[in-house]
This record gives sequence, C-alpha cells and structure tokens, in this order.
Amino acid sequence: MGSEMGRQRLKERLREVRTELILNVAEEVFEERGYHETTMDEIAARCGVAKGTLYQHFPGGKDELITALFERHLEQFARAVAQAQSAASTARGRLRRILEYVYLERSGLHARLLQLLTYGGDLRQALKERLGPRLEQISAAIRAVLEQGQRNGEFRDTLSTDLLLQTFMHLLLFNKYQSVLEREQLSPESLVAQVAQIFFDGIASETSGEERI
Amino acid sequence: MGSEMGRQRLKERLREVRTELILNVAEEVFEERGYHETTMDEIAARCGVAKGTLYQHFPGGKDELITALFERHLEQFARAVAQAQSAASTARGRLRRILEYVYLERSGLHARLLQLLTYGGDLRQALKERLGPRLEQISAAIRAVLEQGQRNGEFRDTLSTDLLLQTFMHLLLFNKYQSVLEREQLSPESLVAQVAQIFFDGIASETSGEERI
Amino acid sequence: MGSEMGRQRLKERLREVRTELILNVAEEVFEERGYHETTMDEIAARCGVAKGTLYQHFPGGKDELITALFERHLEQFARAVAQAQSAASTARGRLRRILEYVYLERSGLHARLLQLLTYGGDLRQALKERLGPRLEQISAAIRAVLEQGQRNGEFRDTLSTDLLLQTFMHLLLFNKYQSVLEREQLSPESLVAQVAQIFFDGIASETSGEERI
Amino acid sequence: MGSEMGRQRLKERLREVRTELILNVAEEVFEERGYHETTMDEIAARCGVAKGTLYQHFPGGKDELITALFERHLEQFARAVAQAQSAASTARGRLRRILEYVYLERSGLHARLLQLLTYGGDLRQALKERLGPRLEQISAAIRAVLEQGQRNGEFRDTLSTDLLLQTFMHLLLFNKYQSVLEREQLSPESLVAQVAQIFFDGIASETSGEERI
DNA sequence: GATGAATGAGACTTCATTCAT
DNA sequence: AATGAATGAAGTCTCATTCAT
Repeated sequence: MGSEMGRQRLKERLREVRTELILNVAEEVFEERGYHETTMDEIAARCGVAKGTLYQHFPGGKDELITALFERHLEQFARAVAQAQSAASTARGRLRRILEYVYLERSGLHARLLQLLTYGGDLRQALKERLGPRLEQISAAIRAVLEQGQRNGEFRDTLSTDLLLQTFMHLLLFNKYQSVLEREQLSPESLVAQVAQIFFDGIASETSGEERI
Repeated sequence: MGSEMGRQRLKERLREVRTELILNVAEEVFEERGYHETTMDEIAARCGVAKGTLYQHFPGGKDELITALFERHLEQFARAVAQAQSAASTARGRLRRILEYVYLERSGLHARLLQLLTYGGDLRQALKERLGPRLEQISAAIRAVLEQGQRNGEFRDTLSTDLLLQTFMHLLLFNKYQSVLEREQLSPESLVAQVAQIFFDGIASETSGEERI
Repeated sequence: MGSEMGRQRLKERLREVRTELILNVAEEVFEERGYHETTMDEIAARCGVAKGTLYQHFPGGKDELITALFERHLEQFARAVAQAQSAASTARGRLRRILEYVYLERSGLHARLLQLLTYGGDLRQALKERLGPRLEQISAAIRAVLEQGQRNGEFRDTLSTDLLLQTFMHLLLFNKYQSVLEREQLSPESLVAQVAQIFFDGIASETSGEERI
Repeated sequence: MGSEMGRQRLKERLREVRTELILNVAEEVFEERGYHETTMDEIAARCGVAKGTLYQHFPGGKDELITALFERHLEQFARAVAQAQSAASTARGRLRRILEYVYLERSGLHARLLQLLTYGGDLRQALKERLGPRLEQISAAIRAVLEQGQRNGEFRDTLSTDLLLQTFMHLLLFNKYQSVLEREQLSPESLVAQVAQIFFDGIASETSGEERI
C-alpha cells in the first residue's frame, strides 16, 4: 500500500529530475550553439535519453524548451533583484548588487541566453507574449530603484529614467567583456568594479569634468 | 564604335546596379529576420529576381552575401571614424562624432547587423577570419583616441583602456534604445546626447559624486 | 521480461530488413540509371519509404549508399574467389569457377555496378580509398592463381602476369555479352564456356594445349 | 564585289574553325570528367567563348555536343576499319590493324568516349537511335572479316561469330590497360602485340595455329 | 553571330515532430 | 513513460537553357 504510493512518489521524483536534466543540458547546448544550430538530436544525445522523451517532458518541443529556459532564468534574476533590494539601502548599492550577480554568478550565461532572443522568428513573438509581463515586473523594480536614486539625489534627474534603465539592462548583456577578462589580467571582481564606476561616474576625469563647465 | 563600348558599359552598370539591389534587399531581410530565418527564396522574391540570380552575383550563397554586407558596413564605419578624427580635436569630440554617426545616420541598422554575428556556426568563424583584420584596424583607431584622451587628461587613466574600448563599442550596438525613442518623446539628437553624457560623465549627480570622496 | 528483449530484437531485425531493402532497391536503380540519373527520390519511392528514411539508414546519403553497395558486392565476389580456390585444383579450373560465378550467378549485375565507377567525380576517388585495399587483396588472390598457372606450365609464362590479370578482370565486365545471349540462342552456360575457351586457349602454353587434347 | 564573297567565305571558315574548336575542347572535358560532371560553363570557358555561343553552334546543347563527338569518332573509326581492309589481306592482319589504330593512335580516348555511353538516361537511347545504324555498318564490316577468317580456316568456326565480334569490340575498350602500361615497362607496341596474341591464339584453329609456326 | 545575365526546375540534405511498439 | 525509426516540409545550391542587347 504505502509502497504503492512510495513508488508513485519515486516515479514523480524521477520525472522531475529528468525534466531538470533536460533543461540543464538544453541550456548548455543553446548557449554553445545558439537556437538554430541546436538540434533536438544533440540535446537528447547529451541527456542520454531518446528524442521522444524530450517531447514527453516538453510537448511544445524546441520552442517550449527555450521558453522554459528563459522562464527559469528570469525567475532566478527576479530573486537576485529582490535580494539586492534588501541587501543594500542606497540605489547605487542595489544596482551594484545586481551587476555583481550577473557578472560573477552567471557570468556569460545571462547574456548568451538573452541574445537568443535575436533569432527573429515567430518564437520571439511568442516569448514576448509569454515572458513579457514578468520581464516588465522586474524592469519596473529596477526602474523604481533608479527613480528613487534620482529623487534622493544619488543620480542626475536630468536624464530620462527609461534611458537609465535601458543602459543598465544593457550592461547586463556585456558578454563581450569576457574577452577583456582574457586579454588583460582582470579579475571578474575588478571588472564589475570598473564597469560600475563607468556607469555611475563616467569615463571623464574629475578635472576634465570641471573644465567642461 | 562607341556604341559597342557603350553597350558594354551599360551592361556592366546594369549588373552593378543589380548587385547593389540584392545587397540592399538582403540587408533589409537579414535585419528583419536574422540570419537563419532569412531564406534565399525570400531575398530573391523581394528583389524580383530568380533564385539563381543571387548565386550569379554571390556564388558563395548566403554566406558570401552576409559577408559582403558586413564588409560594406565596416567600410562605411571606417570612413565615419576617419572623418571623426579630422572633424574634432578632442578625444571626447571625436568619440561623440562616431556615436552620432551610428545613432543618427544608420540608426538601428548597425546594431542589428552586428548582432547577426551571434548566430554561432562556422560562418562566425569565417567572418572573423575575413573581417577580423579590418575590424582590428578600426578598433585600434578608436583605441588610440581613448588613449590620447587618457594621456591628455580628458579621461581617467585609472580605467583599463581595453575596457573603455569595449564599453564604447557596446554603446554602438544599443539598438534597444529604439524602444526608448518610441516610448518617450526623445529625438535621436537628444538620445545621442544623453547616451554620450552617461558614457562620459556617468549617471551619478555632481553632488553625489563629491560626497563620495 | 523476455518480451522486452524480444521487442528489442524485433525492432533491430526490422531495421536490418529495411536497410537491406533500401540497399537492394538502390542497387536496382543504380544499375538501371547509373549514378547521376538516380535520384534519392526515386529510391525512396520504390522502397515505399520517405526520403528522410534513406538518410537515417545511410547518413552519408547517395555516396554512402553506393559505397555500401560496392562493399557488399566486393565481399560476395571475394567469397566466390575463395570458394573457387578450394573447389578446383588447377589454375584453369579455378579461374573458370570465378567466371561462372560472375556470368551465371550475378550476370549483368556485376558489370553494371563496376561501371558505375566511371562517373568521374570525387566519389571515384573516395571509393578507391575506401574499397581499393580490399580490391587489391582480391586481385592479388587471382593474380596468384595466374602465376601458379604460369609456373606449373598451364599458362604461357611469356605473357605479363599483370596483363593476364587485367584481361581476366575485363572478362568479368562483359555485360555486353548479354546482347549476344539475346540475339543468338546461346545459353548462359555455353556462353561462359566459349568465353573461357577464348581466354584459355589464348593463354595456354603449347604443351598444356596439347595435353588438353 | 569579290571582297563581299571573300568576307562571306572568311566568316564561314571562321565559323567552322570555331565549331571544330568547341568539339575538340568538349571531347577533352568529357573525357576528363565524364558526361555529368562536365558543365557547359567549363566547356565555354576553356574555349574562350561565351556559353551562348555553344548553343549557336550546337542548338541541341549538351546532348547534341556529345552526339556530334560520337559521330565524329565513329567516322574516324570507320575510316580506320576501311584502311585495315585494304592494308592487309588476311583476317588476322586486318583485325590487328584495327587494334593498332585504337591502341596506338587514339589510345585511351576511344574507350573513355565509348564509356560515356554508360550514363544511362534518355541520351543513351537517343544516341542509339542516331548512331546505331552507322555502328551497325561498322560492326558488320568487322563481322565480315571474322566470318571470312572462320571460313578460310584462320579462326575456329566452332565459336559464335557474334561472340567473337563482341569480344573483339571489347578489346577496343581496354582503357584499363593503361595501368598496365604504367605499372610495368610495357611499350604500347608490345602491349598491343600481347593483347593480339591472347585474342588470336585463342580463336585460331589448330591448323592455323600450326601454320603459324 | 556573340554575349553572359537571368531563369527555374530539380537535386541533395536536414531536422523538428509523430507514433507504433 | 520511453524509445527511436519514419516522416516530409523546407532550405540551399547547381546548371542547362533562353533571350535581350
């Protein structure tokens, strides 16, 4: 009796694990190859399961797979944003936490994934519809931080908040920075520090800034 | 006599025009759909020519087409960089000219095209080999401007020049700013002005900056 | 328990049968039309399967298909040569067995297939690389028979052994003899007898020739 | 006036020369590549004329080109057969002349060309219809020589004349003998001598064989 | 008559998805 | 639920032939 339910449980658990596995492998392959160059065959092979299995876990196929990936990713990011809120009190501090999360914890992953959006078919539309609202929420949270910063004098209030938001979001996609990391001897920590400094303070020297007046 | 040569000329000219047409249409479609979603069929249809014609003008097919596109684009950009050099004397002025070129003259085109690089197959490799050297030249020119600025005190010399370079190059890819243009009433001119300000001076308010010291 | 493995077996068996079917149909079509005039579409249609199925069984496509065909054919021929070795003790007897195999058992098939080699592209090169060594082995075996015949006085030793070998191999390609079969009332048996007589009485030494009487 | 006609003549002559040139080049390419791998583009390029010109000289295109080639070739061969008739009085002598023509004068050319027949489409049918009658005539002439030989005791009359004919014709296709030429140090002259010996001593009657001594 | 750009039918191949076992 | 063979739509590219100049 209990073994019946236990077996049931076990099966469910097994299924979840497998779903997770597929998702992880898929993420890996999508990042390596991009959306189009990734084949269901390769995902299945790397998972060590049959192709049909992928469709049992993700009936929507390739598109559902990548959508699920974005969803998962977005939730992680949302958590990071929420944590940043409570971990710092200044707008600058909060933004910095977010930057650190992206650059240190997920490094290139974040960017590569978002760039998959650039594949331009119906999927992009579908993704926007499905993930758009959630992305809006998160954007709104970050936007609120920026606004707060502008109101309390941390940031210039002469700049469009939307522009700030977009600039900040773009910083998160800087996967190209990887090459800087490689070329120079720049630790990820000092990379994020310099990026943050440019964003917050600009590249102009203090003196030059005054001369400009 | 002259008619013979004239006819010859005419044919040559006609061919060039056709090549140009194909290139323009291809650029349009690639931008709209991205590399993979673009089919030779669609390019041909929009050109109003047969599929085979595309291969007469670009025997290498899709790959040669996009490579030619990048090449053309890169040369235009190179010219803009050269003009910026002579049009301004300060590093800041020069960079600003380049920004203006990308934002005002070619708007989103530039970015979309460069993003095609993200399609992740062998082509990316081929493109790098073919266009890499030229891109290096242009990068070097911009890097020189940044270095000059750091030496003459316009820019902080505590920041890695490579990082500055990459950050600047990334600004050029900000096709997402288009959405800002749409949402707010922001003229392209004021957009580039604000972007430049963020890059040069950061988002921190003056006072906040001083407080930080 | 057993059913699990049984099902597995069944599937495997089914696949092998299908592979065999494709191979057989392909041989038929290649013989009828030659390499270039044969389309994957036709093979698929005659097999009653979808085009894609062909590629599942022969991922290398048309080339792999024909290579497999040659390979299979070569192995059959190799077996016939080996059997000839043990079935007769004189060189003449052995060669005759080989002739009989080609003329009676496989009739025109053999020749048509080998003639496919004449299609002159990269495939010929690829085939040579892949099948060349095996063909060398078989040739060497036949050559040994000829040499033996020359040494023990069955055949003239004033003739180049290589020339004998090539002449013999060419006899195997005589698909044109089919038309003799059709025009005259000549049974395959008497055809092979006459062909053998032409060949042997040509290469037989005088003494051997007299002994024969 | 005369210049008018002279110019006319010149033009005609020029056209004939060009036709000849195309034919020669086409033969070269067909031999090198085989029928299918040969493109009209390559023929035109090697001729130094435009593709359209080929169609002006051979409106039937590729097929007419290869048909003309066979035709030309067949006429040459017919001449050689006729010459052989008058140059020798014994059947053996006549056949030997023909062999020499093929092996020494045209070497591999002959065979490669005939093998093009193996390409198996509608063309083969068309070729047969167009060239068949002529080929029949030539075959008949050679057949007559063989029959004569059989009647006058030079050749065994127990063998089917048709079979002799086909065997002889096949000797003419021995392009593979080229490899013997290469591997061993065998002059073309001694090659044809040995081939003839294999053929004749096989078909020669005992008495004829003895007379030969 | 020569030219060569344009044409478009047709070949090969890939791969997401389905479905019988 | 897992499997993997089968499917077939869709895409890229080739090349014989046509035709306006």
